[in-house]
Amino acid sequence: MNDVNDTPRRRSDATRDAILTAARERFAADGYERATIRAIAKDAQIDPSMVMRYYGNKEGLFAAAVSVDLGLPEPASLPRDDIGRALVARFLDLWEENEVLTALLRVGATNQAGAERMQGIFREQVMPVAVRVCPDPEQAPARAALAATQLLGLALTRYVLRLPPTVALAREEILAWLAPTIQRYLTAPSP
Amino acid sequence: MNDVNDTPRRRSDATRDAILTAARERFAADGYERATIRAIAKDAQIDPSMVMRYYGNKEGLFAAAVSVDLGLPEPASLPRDDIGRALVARFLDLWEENEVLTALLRVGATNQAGAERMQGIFREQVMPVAVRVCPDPEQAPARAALAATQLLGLALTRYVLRLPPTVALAREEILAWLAPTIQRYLTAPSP
DNA sequence: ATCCTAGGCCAACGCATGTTGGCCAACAAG
DNA sequence: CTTGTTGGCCAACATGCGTTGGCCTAGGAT
Repeated sequence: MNDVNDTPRRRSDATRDAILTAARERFAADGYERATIRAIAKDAQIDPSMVMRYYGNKEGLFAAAVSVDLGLPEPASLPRDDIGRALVARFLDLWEENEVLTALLRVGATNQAGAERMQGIFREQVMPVAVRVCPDPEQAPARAALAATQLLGLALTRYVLRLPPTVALAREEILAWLAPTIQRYLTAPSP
Repeated sequence: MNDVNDTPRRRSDATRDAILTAARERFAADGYERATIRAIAKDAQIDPSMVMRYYGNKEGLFAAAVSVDLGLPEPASLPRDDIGRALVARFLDLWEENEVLTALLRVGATNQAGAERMQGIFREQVMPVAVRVCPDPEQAPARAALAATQLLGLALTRYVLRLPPTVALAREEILAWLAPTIQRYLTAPSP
């Protein structure tokens, strides 16, 4: 079959990418149920049946459209007191550089599969960082969970609900207020 | 028409309440789109058409089902340094005493009308408290917004996404970690 | 006893959705 | 040039949705 080791370039790759891009936009804007395959297909300027051909069904499309690499900083690479600020900064960049995370959060709020995918990301990408930065690794899950409440809460109110006073906050304000919170959740002694 | 001043008891009030209760459960569990009128009617053990008769349409049903009074504590009634803890405690109680807030958050994440309703609650019930507790009332919106990110983030991860490490947190742990955060957002000098 | 109203159900409509299978054109290999 | 494969579209399907209108029945008022 495909003896070629490198990714075998298919002639339809352009279409496939167009579908994924349109899907991300729609999922981010409308959530899972209201992002219809027909609308996604129209955005990608192809027939709805092509979506099925390439991704099987709607769930498969979502799985293919939303793949996240948080690219969190390596804790060892910076001063221990700066980890809070570095994480907040990284999260702000992540949410603004593309719509994948907004799509994931919107879908996760309504869809079981979406929620489970977020749990997976937390487990495999957030937890390892927490383990390496927490004073007592046994407390890592709780501390990582606390940090997640603050960071996801920011994303929720700013990028999903678009609560006006949260949208109005400047990047520097957010950094200045939230960095100490995250720093404390991860490194301060238990209260 | 209704010259009677007190609420005119209709014979159908039991049914109406059953519909609202079922609606809250379904909206909380499934979000707006997947909470179907048919399913709600089945839960309430009546015909779907009754829902339309009493609430006009699905949007009207949602509006009737979620009406929230946060019942936030009056800042003047307690020591200034305890306001953070009091607010966190009140929020935990609110989210656990019924499903209205979960429904509202799930719907707000996907539905424009739901998001606007949350903005209304923030404006009319959260802001007034912030104005009375903030050192500089001009900063009240930003500070209230920050508190909202933390509290809604907790609700999101604990009651909607059900991130296991967040669900595992004990009430006392949450209070001990989050109270200082809220206290700082509302009353500490700007960083 | 007789109206009349309100509570309730049934059956159906129109529509949008996810999904399927068949058909056609363009490209690649022989 | 022929042949097989791939990319693509069209038309349709079954289903479930919100919503509507008509009909029946039981209370309450007179």
